[in-house]
Amino acid sequence: MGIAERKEREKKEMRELILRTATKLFMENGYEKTSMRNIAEAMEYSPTTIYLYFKDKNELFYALSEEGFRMFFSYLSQAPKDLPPMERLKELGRIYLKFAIDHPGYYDLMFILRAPMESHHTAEGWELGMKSHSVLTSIVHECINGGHFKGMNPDQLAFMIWSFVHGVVTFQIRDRLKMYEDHEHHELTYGALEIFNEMMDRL
Amino acid sequence: MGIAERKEREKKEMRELILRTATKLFMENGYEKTSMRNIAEAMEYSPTTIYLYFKDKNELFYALSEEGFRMFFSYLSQAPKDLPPMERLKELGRIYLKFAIDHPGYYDLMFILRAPMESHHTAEGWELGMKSHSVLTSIVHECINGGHFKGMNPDQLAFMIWSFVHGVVTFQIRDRLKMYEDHEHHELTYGALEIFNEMMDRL
DNA sequence: TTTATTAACTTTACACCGTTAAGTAAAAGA
DNA sequence: TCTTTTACTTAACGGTGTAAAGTTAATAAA
Repeated sequence: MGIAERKEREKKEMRELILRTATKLFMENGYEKTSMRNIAEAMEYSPTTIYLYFKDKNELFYALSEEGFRMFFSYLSQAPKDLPPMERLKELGRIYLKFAIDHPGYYDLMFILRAPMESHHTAEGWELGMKSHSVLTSIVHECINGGHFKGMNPDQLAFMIWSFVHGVVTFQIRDRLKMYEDHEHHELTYGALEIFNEMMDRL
Repeated sequence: MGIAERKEREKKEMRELILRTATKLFMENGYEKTSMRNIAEAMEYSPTTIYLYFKDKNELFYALSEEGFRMFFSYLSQAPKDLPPMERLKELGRIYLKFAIDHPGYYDLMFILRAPMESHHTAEGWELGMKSHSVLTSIVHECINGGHFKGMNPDQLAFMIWSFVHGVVTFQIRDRLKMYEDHEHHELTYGALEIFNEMMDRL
């Protein structure tokens, strides 16, 4: 049955073409300014073809956010596993920041934009988010077991750390650093991260 | 010349009517889902009338974000002025969080949404933002003068603190706490804030 | 008081948007 | 060869922001 296989392959390729085209336009122009019609035109297909592969615009961009989570997780996995817990925790913070700066579009989709959240979540999408989240919570637990963060609630602590890096990144991505000179942004961002790391060290 | 005065008054009232109607719809439905036509219909005027008072949708919502900044500044001003610097700093964090929780729509407009940023900034709008920002930087300087945060760069430190509260708030507003149970959100948020305060105390 | 001007608002229109339903043509199966 | 299925397109609906032209009533000038 070679035909069925070929058809399945073609379907996957079409899906892939849509995703790649959507990614390209989205990374250039953002969610709101990327229309289904734009994507279709860039693909040289009619707009409604996309709807044969994705339920609606949200679902299409939710699929992109899943890709973002896969990439994000592979970033997190780059943190050396033999580091002492506190060092590893700090390294994860740097990696988090790096991911967001390397891929602001994906970060937006994953953690800021409301739109893709409205679509039905696949098991894989949810799982990837949970896996990434547990990278953080488990390293926090290791730090606590190693004698750090005495008496603190690990969930609250993990959330506190995550909130900080998310805040830094969100300012960056949503362009709310206009009261600082452009050339200051970098040292401000990384300086803040290092101060935060120093703060954690003293806990 | 009573007529000119009356006309000016009427113009102000119309502007006010637009702003109030836009506020109401925006707070209920958010920026994207509030259309110029919706606002006009709620006012019982034609859509294009709004354009006689505001250049475009961004400018209208930028005016709203200015109102947000006025409110925000009055929130910050509620922090007791006779508190020791560190206590005052922590109190400002709580107030910041309270503002965002009380007025998530305004917070979105002011610190997250890209759209209103695209419009031309008035002197007043910019000044209000700067004034609020300097509330933070000056209290940080006071803390440093009082012997806290030894050897740290005050700008980086202020940015670090701001990033943290912004992160907490942004997770809340953009609904990224789905991996936690609803009833946990409150203790997570305030717990994180208190851990952060404790961390700062030890610096 | 009549006429001309200006200001405030509306109607119409354009070019976009996401999305659905109906139509078409080619490929696959019988 | 005929029928069915698949993959895609065309046409259309109701929405969007916004510019241009048209209207009407209030004001100023005669």
